[in-house]
Amino acid sequence: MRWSRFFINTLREVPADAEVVSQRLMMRAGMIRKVAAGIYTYLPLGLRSIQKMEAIVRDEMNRAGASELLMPSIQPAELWMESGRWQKYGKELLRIKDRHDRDFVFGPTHEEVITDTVRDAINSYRQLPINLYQIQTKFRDEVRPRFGLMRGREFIMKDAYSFHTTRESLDETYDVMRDAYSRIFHRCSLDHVPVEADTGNIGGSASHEFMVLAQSGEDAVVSCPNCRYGANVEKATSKFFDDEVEPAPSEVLAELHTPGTQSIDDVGAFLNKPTSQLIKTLVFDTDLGPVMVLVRGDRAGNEIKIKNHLGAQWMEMLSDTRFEETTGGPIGYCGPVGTKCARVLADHSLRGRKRWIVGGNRKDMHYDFAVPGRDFPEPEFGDFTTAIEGDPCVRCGTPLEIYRGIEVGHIFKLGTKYSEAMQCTFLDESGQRQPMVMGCYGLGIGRTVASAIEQSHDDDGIIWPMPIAPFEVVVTSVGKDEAVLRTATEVYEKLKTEGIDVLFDDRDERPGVKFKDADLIGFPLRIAVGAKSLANGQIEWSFRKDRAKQLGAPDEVLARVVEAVRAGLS
RNA sequence: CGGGGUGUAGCGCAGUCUGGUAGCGCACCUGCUUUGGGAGCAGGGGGUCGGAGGUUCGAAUCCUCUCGCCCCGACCA
Repeated sequence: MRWSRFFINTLREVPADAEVVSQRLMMRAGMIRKVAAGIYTYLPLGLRSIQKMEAIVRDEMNRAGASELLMPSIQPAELWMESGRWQKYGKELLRIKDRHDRDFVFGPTHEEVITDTVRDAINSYRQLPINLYQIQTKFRDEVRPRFGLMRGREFIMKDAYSFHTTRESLDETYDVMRDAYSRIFHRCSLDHVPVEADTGNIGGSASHEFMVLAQSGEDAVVSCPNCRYGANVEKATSKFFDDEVEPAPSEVLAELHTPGTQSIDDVGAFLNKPTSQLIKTLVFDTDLGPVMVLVRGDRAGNEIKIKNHLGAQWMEMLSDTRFEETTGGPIGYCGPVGTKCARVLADHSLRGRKRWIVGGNRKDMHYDFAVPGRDFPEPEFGDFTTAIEGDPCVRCGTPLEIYRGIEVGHIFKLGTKYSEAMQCTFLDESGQRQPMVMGCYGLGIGRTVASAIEQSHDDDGIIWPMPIAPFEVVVTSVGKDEAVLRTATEVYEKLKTEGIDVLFDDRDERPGVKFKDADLIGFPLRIAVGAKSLANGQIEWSFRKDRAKQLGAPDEVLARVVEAVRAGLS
C-alpha cells in the first residue's frame, strides 16, 4: 500500500477529551475517530489492527475446537424476558422498538440467542459437547463511557458459548479455552495474568478474568508472588488477620463521650487510637431489608462480597434521608447496640476481637467494651472487606501484591442458569431429559488492541507488537531524488512479494514529517532510503522500539527485515 | 442519577464579564525558497458562533428553554 493513496490523517494536536495514552495515540495516529460518546469509527489504519487481532482470535478459537457463527445484533425482547434479564439487566441494556411497537434489544451479550439456537438444534447427548463463537459488535449503554476503545458503548467482542452433558465436560472445555486465551494474549506480547473473578450480571459458578497489567487499568487485581494466586480485588480473599488484639479491660458496656466525631478518623484521633482498633459500621438498603455490616475501622467494605453473601438482588448504601429512621441513630454514630437492622454481619477480621469500640446510635456517643451476643446480636461472620497490599495470601500466607489491570477477557462456568430458564435440554443415555451445562467466554477485541498500546508506547507514539501492527514495515523515501524513489519502490515491491504487510511512504513530504508520522503510528520496522547512503549503495533500517539505525545493501537489508518480521510473528 | 464545566473553521483555543463588521495557532490550497526528525516567506479558501424562542436599532456576547459533550462521584462486564 502506498501512503499517498491510503487514508491516514495524523493529528499534531491532541484531542481535548483524550484521557488515556491508548485513546490519545489512536486518535492522533488516525486509527479511530469519535462519532458520539463511547462510539467510534475504526479508520483504515485502526481497522487493520482490529482485523489482525480478530484473525489471531479466530485461529485460536478454531484450534480450541470452537465453530464460528454470527448471531444478530438486534434481538427480540421475548428471549430476554424468558431468561429474566429483561427485568434484571437495567439501563445498560439498550432497548428499542420496531415500527410495530414490538420490543427489541441491541445485544450486549448473546446467551439468550445462542441458548435458543442450541435448544432447537440439539436434543441428544450424542451431539454434545459443542462450542460456538462469534466476533461481533455489541452495545452496552454504559453510564460513563471513557478511555476510547477501552470502555466504549459500542465495541467488538468475541463471545463463545459451550454446551455440555456434565460439569466434568464443561471443566475440560473451560480449561481448553483458558489455555487458548493465554495463547492469544501471549501471541500479542501482552503482559497478562488470569485471575479469579466475580460473575456479576452474567451469573454462574466459577469465572476467570484475563488482565493486561497497565497503570491505566480500571480494575485492581491481587497477585501472590509465591504461589501465583491471583484474583480481582472485588473477589480476592485473604487470610483473616488476627492482629494486635487488645484485651478488654472491663467487662461492662461503657459509654464513651465522643463529641463532634463524624468520621472514623475523627474518633481515632479523639480517642488517640489507630482506626484498626475501632469498628466501622456500614448500613445497606437491600431487597431483603436493611443490613448492618461491621468492619475494622481501617478497612473498606466490599459491596460485591456482601451482596453475594446475602444473596440480595440489589443493594446500595443507605441514603442520608432514610438513615435515622432505618437505623435509629444519626450518621456518624451508627453501631450495632440496639440497632433496628434485622441482620448484622461482621468481617472475619473481627472474629477474635476482645474489645469492641462501636458507634452508640446517639449523637456524640460511642460504646466501649461491647460484647457480641450480649450487647447486640451475634453477627454473621464472613469475608466482607477488600483485600489490600500486604494481606497474607489465602493459600500460602505470602504478602499479596496489588496491580492495576485492564480486563480483556472473562470466562465463566455458567452451569444451568440459562438452560433451565429457557429449557435448553437434551436426552441422556437413559432417555432422561436434562438441562445442558453451559460455559461462556468473552474477549474484547478493541480493548485488547488498546491495552497493547497502553503497554507499549513512548513519548513519540505507539510501538506495535508485530502481530497486531497495522503494517509490519514502513518504507520511507527521503527526498525526491530519482534513484531514491526507484530503490524505495523496488524494496517496497519485493517486500510485498515476500508477503510482508508494508506501507510505502511515497508522499512528497519533508523527512522530519515522515519520520514523526512513522514513529507516531508505530510500525515495528522502518526502512529509510535516502540519497546520501544510497550513494554508497546502502539503505537504512531500524526497529521502532530502539530506533537503532543499521545500514546495508538493499538485498541484505531486505533479507534481514523479512527475517525480523517472521521472527516477530512467531 | 448527583455535583462541576463546556459548546466559536477538520483539530486546539481567544473573544462573552462591559452588545457594535467573527479572530489566533495547527491542518488545507497557490507560489517561491527549503529538504535526514513535525521548514520559512507571501498570498488564499473555509463559520447560519450547538439548537429554538425572547430582549434590542443591533446578540457569539443579555434572558428563557432545549440538546450534545467533558470531568468528579455513585453504579457496572
